[in-house]
Amino acid sequence: MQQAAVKPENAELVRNLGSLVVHIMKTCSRGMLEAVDRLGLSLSQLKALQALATADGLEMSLKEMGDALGLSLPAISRAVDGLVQRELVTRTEDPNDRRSKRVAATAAGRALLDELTVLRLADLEAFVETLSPRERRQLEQAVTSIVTARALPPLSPRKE
Amino acid sequence: MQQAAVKPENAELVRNLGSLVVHIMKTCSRGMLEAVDRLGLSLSQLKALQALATADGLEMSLKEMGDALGLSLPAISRAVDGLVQRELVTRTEDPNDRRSKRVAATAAGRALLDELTVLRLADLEAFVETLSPRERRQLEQAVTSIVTARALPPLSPRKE
DNA sequence: TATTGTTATACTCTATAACTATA
DNA sequence: TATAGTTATAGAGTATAACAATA
Repeated sequence: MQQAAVKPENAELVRNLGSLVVHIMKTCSRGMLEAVDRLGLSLSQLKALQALATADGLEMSLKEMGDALGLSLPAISRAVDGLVQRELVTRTEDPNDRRSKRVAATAAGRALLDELTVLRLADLEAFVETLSPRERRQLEQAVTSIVTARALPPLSPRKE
Repeated sequence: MQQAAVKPENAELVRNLGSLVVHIMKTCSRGMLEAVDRLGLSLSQLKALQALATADGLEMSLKEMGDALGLSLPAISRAVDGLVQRELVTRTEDPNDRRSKRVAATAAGRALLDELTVLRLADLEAFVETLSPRERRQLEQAVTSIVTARALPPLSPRKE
């Protein structure tokens, strides 16, 4: 394994950013993950739904989904089976290439994603509430400029 | 599922913080996770090692480990089996309560954790490098004060 | 009796291999 | 022939149940 060459002037930021991200990861996913568990969905099924939500035209082929999630075709095929059964997605033959299937989230699927996003935002809000006004201000400055400059995908329900 | 009551003045921070954390989670765990995979360790085994590293006296009972990781006793017992085989941890009878076993990381186990931490820091460094000097400055201000004020566990190899 | 840990067993999720249909 | 998807099968990793040892 290779030694990293962390520039000394970045070392403290890197260390503290890592510490904070680890903390937030542990703290702020519970609500969503518990909900997914209660619904009897697997993590792969959650990721599949999320992939569809950000896909061009809100639909993908099974192949594309498998590649995006790092899953084999059989694995993604089974995962989507479950989503189809729950009517969270539809799976239809691609008229342009009848070997291929197009998978798209249903209204119910999109609504579920929104609910899960709301749960995650609620956990994040609880963390943000623990910050002092000064910490909030500083963090908002830093985070907002970084996220907007890079056009990182927003963490928010689609509309409503 | 319940609607979250995100205070409007926090909404933007919450959304952008979530977006950034998701981005960093995806981006900055690859090196470490690939290494764990190459080593043939499961995620539970990684978490078990990490739990030991931050444990009081650097050792825990199997029961404590299972509780900490949300795993059943059989599951954590099996996970530790593998770590013992690889000589990353030792498992010894607790002389005070002979029902119980004390699990402790070996020097090799601690060294492995340090290497994995270095990989994660390297990925974080790569992200930090993409920031402008101004963004770095702002982020360092915010993150450092938050992490130190809460004494969040540092993300750094034990020594060296 | 209660608790810690292990062994036996079943279930879920995954991948590889074999197969079907289409290109 | 090559590719998209499904079905068959085997291997991890998990939990529950049954068990052994100790408290």
